[in-house]
Amino acid sequence: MNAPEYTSLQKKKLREVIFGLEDDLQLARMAEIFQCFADPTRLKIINSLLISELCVYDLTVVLQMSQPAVSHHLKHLRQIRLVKTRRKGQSILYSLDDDHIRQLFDICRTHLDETDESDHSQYFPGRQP
Amino acid sequence: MNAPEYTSLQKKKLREVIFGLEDDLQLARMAEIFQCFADPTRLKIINSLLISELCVYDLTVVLQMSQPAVSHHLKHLRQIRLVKTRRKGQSILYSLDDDHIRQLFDICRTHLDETDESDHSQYFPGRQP
DNA sequence: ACATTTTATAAGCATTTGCTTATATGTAAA
DNA sequence: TTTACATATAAGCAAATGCTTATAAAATGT
Repeated sequence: MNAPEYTSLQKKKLREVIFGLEDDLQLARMAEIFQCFADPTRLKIINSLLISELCVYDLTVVLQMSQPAVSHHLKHLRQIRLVKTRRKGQSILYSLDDDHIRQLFDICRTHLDETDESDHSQYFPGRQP
Repeated sequence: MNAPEYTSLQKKKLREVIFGLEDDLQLARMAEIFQCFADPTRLKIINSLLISELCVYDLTVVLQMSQPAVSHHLKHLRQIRLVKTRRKGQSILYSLDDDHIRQLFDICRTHLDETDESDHSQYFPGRQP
């Protein structure tokens, strides 16, 4: 009849977890940053800019996609301030703002490489394991 | 009348960029990992599991959300293999699989902290600067 | 065996996302 | 100024996302 109860030890653990959490605003802002990395096209843009400063048209060539699509993704990255821009003639050159982006990219790649190494039943995107 | 042309130097730069890119499958898999971090609720789950191993019901308490919602997010994290599970009685305990997750989380938080430091016109999620 | 607890899954839905086409803005060259 | 080029923005749409309610499955207790 009664609701399930926690022991005092379990309650303590939960209190510690709740206390240790980042606040919701910080988590929302972090999620926004990760969202920039969470789309294959945007990730390819980031990957490209990790290699070289590029203008919008360069990116359309590299990514083989339409200019408005590229611009939209760049706008997204601009709003989260992951990229900075400078004008050069008629073009606008995009580059990455700081080294954390490279670190995030590298750690993720390393993670995949290492898990592939130890676990050969690797899954593929969009499919069930 | 002619299409805009690249100089050979510019062509070289683009070839280098294209050559330096991760392949599309790798980028898609990386994007899937980042997608796990790209939702505030999932990020809060990750944040919680960084602090302690927890069962599903614990997470419903910590997150203040419904059990199916939590289970759905956990399924997502399981499919990408960011979490591992073990049974303990009726409960299933979730924990994080390796240290890269902590690194990604920490770097992102550091990035936000440092950009806030140097740039006081901080934006807020879901709003225009 | 039956009821309880815990977790997983399914179906439905409103919202968001990422692209498209069309158009506007801004810069440089003729 | 007029023309061309480079980028940004707007409107619209199909697909994906994250939640809800309802139900199933698995383990434990009576």
